[in-house]
Amino acid sequence: MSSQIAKKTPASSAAPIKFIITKTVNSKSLSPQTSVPPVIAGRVLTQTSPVIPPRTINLSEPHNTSIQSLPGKKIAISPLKTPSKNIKPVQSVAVGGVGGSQFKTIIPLATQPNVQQIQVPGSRFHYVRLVTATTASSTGQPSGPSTSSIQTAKPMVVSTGAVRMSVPIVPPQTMKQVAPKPLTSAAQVVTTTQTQQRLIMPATPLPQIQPNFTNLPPGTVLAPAPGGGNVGYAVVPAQYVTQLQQSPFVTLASSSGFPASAEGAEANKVILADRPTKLFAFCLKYCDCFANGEFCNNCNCNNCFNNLEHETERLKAIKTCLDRNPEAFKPKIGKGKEGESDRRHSKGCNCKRSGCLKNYCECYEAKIMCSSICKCIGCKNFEESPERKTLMHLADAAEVRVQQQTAAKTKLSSQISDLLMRTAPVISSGGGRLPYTFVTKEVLEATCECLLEQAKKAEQTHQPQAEAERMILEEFGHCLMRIISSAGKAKADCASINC
DNA sequence: GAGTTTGAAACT
DNA sequence: CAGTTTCAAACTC
Repeated sequence: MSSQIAKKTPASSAAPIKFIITKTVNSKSLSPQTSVPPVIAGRVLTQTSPVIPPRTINLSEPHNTSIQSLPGKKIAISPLKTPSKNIKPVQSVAVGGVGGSQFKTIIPLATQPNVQQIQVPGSRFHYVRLVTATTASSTGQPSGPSTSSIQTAKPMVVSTGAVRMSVPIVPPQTMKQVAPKPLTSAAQVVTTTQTQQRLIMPATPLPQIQPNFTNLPPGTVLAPAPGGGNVGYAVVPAQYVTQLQQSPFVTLASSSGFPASAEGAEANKVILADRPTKLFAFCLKYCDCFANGEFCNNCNCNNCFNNLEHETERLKAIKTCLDRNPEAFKPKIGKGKEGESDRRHSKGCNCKRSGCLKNYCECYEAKIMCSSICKCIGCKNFEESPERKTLMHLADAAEVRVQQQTAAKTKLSSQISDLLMRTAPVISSGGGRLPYTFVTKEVLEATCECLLEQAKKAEQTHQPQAEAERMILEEFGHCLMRIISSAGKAKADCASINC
């Protein structure tokens, strides 16, 4: 049986399309030796660059699955066989990214559907996670620890190029249990009681996005892929996958005693009202990571929803955001009109008190002038502004000062290490600790006199400050060497007397 | 580090 | 669309 995949070649490296296709495996028709892994279970794609016509590749595949390239901006992949009663209507969701809105077509899997899109607005990659659900009983997998799941679950990767995963992970050296997030609130929807686990996806490292292990659901296990290399797997509890299919607020609402039918924002309010402390934005409103189209990663946020655990909410928030402002995930600093400077704020700032000369101002922060579209009051961030010029000069001067200080520090530390290198043989020759009693008051006074003498000498010869410092330090080094040398000798004498 | 200021975004 | 609220970052002390 063969399956056809009409695959669009990425128009450029700037916008690669990534397939992430895996399934839990109890299939006997696996042929790992083949250069192209044979199993394709997925059917969700996004794409934005209709420049190059689709390319068709043939893969031997026991399941009759096809991925069809559709004209325009959609690609739909649907099974040829295995019809199912559970087929749901095609779901097209317009979601945004930096490059503009995109359409996603979701055709549920014929079997137990576990299709997840991981939308990363602003990311160069489109992530799709496809998991063919196989129950524990049908696979014969024990409902045990995740380690056993890894041994039995064999992920299949279909890709002619690099394959990324929605949870980019670094190649794990050993199988690693990810520490579950502490259960700090009623909003925690994932429990740790799950035993059955599902393989989500193989992965190669994604340099642009660092892994956020803390955002993986409790019980997630990371493991290296067979064959090693920069490939790994993330195994998450089955319930996690299932829950992602459900209404995002059911668990929350039920746990807080509120109706489960609440819609997006309303549900948020319900949850917020249930909290005794300050309101939370769930990182889906005011969070910079979210605004940049990124997942929160190593943030200090509380009850963060801007992560893989809350994809549904996140997608909903993205949609809401785009409904309100279709440009929301586009860069704020773009090209100006013809004749204007190359870069300008897409919306313009709205500053009132900062004079647009502080980092509160988005234009100033981006190091660009305010433009005609800015609605700022008392703007001083324009080309001829004397305040701006003064500020620039001050900034330049400060930068020069910092550079000078850095250079001086570097020079000084190299001189110190140079001195230490010179004194090292003396210290090592004696070995062991030297008797501190040699640093007597007299020795200290003598040392200070030597240093002062050097300072005077430098002053008399009108040496620059740096040179004077060097001379003094060098003298200090000599003094130290003499002290250490004397101490070493005395120690040796003492030892010979004792013998 | 705590408190204040600021302006973007959300909300009404 | 304007006013208000909320928030997190920038800033000050």
